[in-house]
Amino acid sequence: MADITKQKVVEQLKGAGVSPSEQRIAVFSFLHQNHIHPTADTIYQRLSPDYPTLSKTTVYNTLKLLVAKCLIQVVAIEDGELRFDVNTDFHAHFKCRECLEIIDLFDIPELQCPMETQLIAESTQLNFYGICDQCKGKQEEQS
Amino acid sequence: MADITKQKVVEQLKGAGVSPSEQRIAVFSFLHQNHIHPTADTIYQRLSPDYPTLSKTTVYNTLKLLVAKCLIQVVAIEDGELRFDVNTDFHAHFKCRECLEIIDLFDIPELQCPMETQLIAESTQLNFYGICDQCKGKQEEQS
DNA sequence: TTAAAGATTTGTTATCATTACAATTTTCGG
DNA sequence: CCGAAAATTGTAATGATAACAAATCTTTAA
Ligand SMILES: [Mn+2]
Ligand SMILES: [Mn+2]
Ligand SMILES: [Zn+2]
Ligand SMILES: [Zn+2]
Repeated sequence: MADITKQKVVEQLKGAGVSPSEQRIAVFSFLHQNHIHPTADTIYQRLSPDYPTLSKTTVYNTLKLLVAKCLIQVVAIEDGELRFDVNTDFHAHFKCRECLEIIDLFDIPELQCPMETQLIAESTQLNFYGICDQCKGKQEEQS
Repeated sequence: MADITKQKVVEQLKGAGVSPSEQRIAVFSFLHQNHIHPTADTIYQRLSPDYPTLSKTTVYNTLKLLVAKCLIQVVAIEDGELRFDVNTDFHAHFKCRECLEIIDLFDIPELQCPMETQLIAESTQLNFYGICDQCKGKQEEQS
């Protein structure tokens, strides 16, 4: 589960000019260790037991800071909830409408706007929506 | 501006099993005549003068109904606001971070999930974010 | 060491889009 | 025309996020 040391996390924060507070390390580490594209609330819920004084505001502030420093990216795959991803390289996402899980799709090349539009994309989101294999399997069982 | 007759709008609604009330015709016509990917609130603001009794709830209800009947599509390009589009064919969108306008990009072929994932996408959203030509021009003037 | 300044965290309150709900109005078959 | 069903409306509730100011922690310089 721990695919990155606390040392590395602290180094990354310092490298981006972010002072590595206990809370920031916790949030950033959580994202490093759980590639589940969590919402701010999920992060808060999961960290609360280990950091009883943690405030939800701090989670929001930290996420905003990490995004501003390009240490994480926002995944806007569904309205009404922002999700966060330590992987800042371009990759697509698939959201299952049954289990709501978000699956990474790495084998799609980064897209550009058509030449003739003259538009330059600073960032791109490619989102697919459907039913994942697991949930499809369960549905077929029942019928 | 009026690129579609009221007759045609009514026919489309009936064809989808939606009774063509005054309000539904107004909302659907607005989307047909204004390809600006408006939010529910924008639609409400723009129709209010002509339909003084129109309720925002009706706008939301109507949009939800039109989406359910596949007469329009949701464009989830930014968190916290849903946008609506009469064009239900696949096409990408570019949102300018300066003027906030959303530009249609038609010349991109519909994408599929990579074969090996076995995933079937029921819908796809491809969103680009950057600065549009107009806003880029204005910025260069100043500098 | 110490105290002020600055940075960070926290709890509470505000905001804003959307939904839930119940009452009112409109439509339509008999 | 009458009453059921459908549609609309206004208001209240929800839920994610932001604003804000007070409290706490950290750093700096005397
Ligand atoms: Mn991802
Ligand atoms: Mn469009
Ligand atoms: Zn699933
Ligand atoms: Zn622009």
